[in-house]
Amino acid sequence: MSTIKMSNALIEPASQPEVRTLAERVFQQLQDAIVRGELAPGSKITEPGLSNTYGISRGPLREAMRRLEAHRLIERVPHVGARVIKLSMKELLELFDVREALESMAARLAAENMSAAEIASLREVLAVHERQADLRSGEAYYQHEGDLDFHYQIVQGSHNHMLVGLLCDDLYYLVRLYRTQFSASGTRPQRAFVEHHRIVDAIEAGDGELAELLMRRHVSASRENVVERYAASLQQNG
Amino acid sequence: MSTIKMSNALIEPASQPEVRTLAERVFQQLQDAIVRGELAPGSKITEPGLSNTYGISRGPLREAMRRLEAHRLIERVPHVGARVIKLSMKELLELFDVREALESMAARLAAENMSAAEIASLREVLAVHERQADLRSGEAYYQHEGDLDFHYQIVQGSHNHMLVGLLCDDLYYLVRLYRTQFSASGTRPQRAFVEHHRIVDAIEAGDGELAELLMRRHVSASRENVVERYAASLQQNG
DNA sequence: AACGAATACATTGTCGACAATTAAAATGTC
DNA sequence: GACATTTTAATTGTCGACAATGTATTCGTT
Repeated sequence: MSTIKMSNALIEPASQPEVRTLAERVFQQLQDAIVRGELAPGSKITEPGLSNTYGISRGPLREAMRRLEAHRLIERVPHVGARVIKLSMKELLELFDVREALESMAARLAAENMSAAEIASLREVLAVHERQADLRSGEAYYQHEGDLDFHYQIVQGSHNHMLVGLLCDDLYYLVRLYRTQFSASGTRPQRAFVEHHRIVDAIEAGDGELAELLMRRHVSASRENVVERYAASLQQNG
Repeated sequence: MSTIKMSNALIEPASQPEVRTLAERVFQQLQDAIVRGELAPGSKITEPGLSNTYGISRGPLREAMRRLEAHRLIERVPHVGARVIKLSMKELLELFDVREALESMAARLAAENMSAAEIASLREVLAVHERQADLRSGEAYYQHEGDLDFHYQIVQGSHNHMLVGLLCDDLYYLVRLYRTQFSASGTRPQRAFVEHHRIVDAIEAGDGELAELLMRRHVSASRENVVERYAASLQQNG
């Protein structure tokens, strides 16, 4: 559990040991379990079961489950139960469409509002990725945690609180859930890396219009890559 | 979904008496109370208080409050309490920016995906608005419930489930909260009405690009109107 | 043997009570 | 009289138990 998690520090503010309430703690644990795939998509989760495994009462557990439902990580039916969300291909593509609309706007706002320090931090993220990409021969890493760090920083650089909430608190957890399944492949990682640099260039130049366009293309290309990998997996498995 | 429904039927599926659980019922009641302004923005809400007024235990009440928090209608602080959300001008404008990004995409998708029946229903909404606008000399009604009906139908016409969830379940309640405070005025209602028609024309013609552009302008113009009214209110009240 | 009804079981929904934490009031000191 | 500290009160967090609902099993009939 104590591996190198540089990316997580950005994604989860949970690093601070100050988790005030039980419900919040188990919420984060469950969130992590779902995103890591330990709780398989579509699998049923029961209150007494989780209540035992985590050693807490059903009260805070239900509260945690409500929050998971709000973040669309589980689906609940009254008097029936809850299941871990399982996105269909259609829904996964819908998610990319929404990201395209929101993140392209975020890029434009980031170009208008990001401070010099924030831009420097963004470049640092790219530098870290470059080193890691070298080490791992530029295949596996991309489109995983590292890619999200980049998008996180831009969204937060938009200085639009509502936008940050929607993307970082809601949608990105879904993205992380499916990042392993249909992650980038082939020459996509290298191209994505170049695209990242171009986007930062536009932001640094204060060219909002260009940053918006480039980000829109970037997300769209990522989406197409998912479609290709999905088609390939269909051809392979039947 | 087969019949032509009036405003509230589209916005609140609560009309059906089938509300399975207590928590859900009180959630809808609280949601209504907040949106109607009965619970003032910024006012503190306490669990024992609501537990008494609604005659239920704190269990389902807490669940309802969690859902309100997820919809961003209240804000909670651990061990402290909850307050009805109070959007600052900055946040209200942020909301419009997000709407502009999402709804313009929705308009494009609607132009590509809406069925003939859905388009007919959309025209009917406009016809209803026209009659009502005549009766009330075209001032008060617009930008209130009626305007949202129009936007609702287009978003649902996008056939993007994720988008529908974000806009209809989350953002539109916030819009309704502030629709009375900074509603359209002057010549804005008439212009908005014309814009609505142009958008439907574009959708009917299957021109996604145009529908997207028109919707982007429409939301942006609505945003500017809010800014103007806010500036005016500042000048008046100090 | 297959279908339907009744029963038994498990899970969710709801409640009231107790513990932990925070905010407010009262007291004491400078 | 103002500030810091202690005491008090109220609110939130947590728990276990009971009731309501849904699901699975068993039993009886055709």
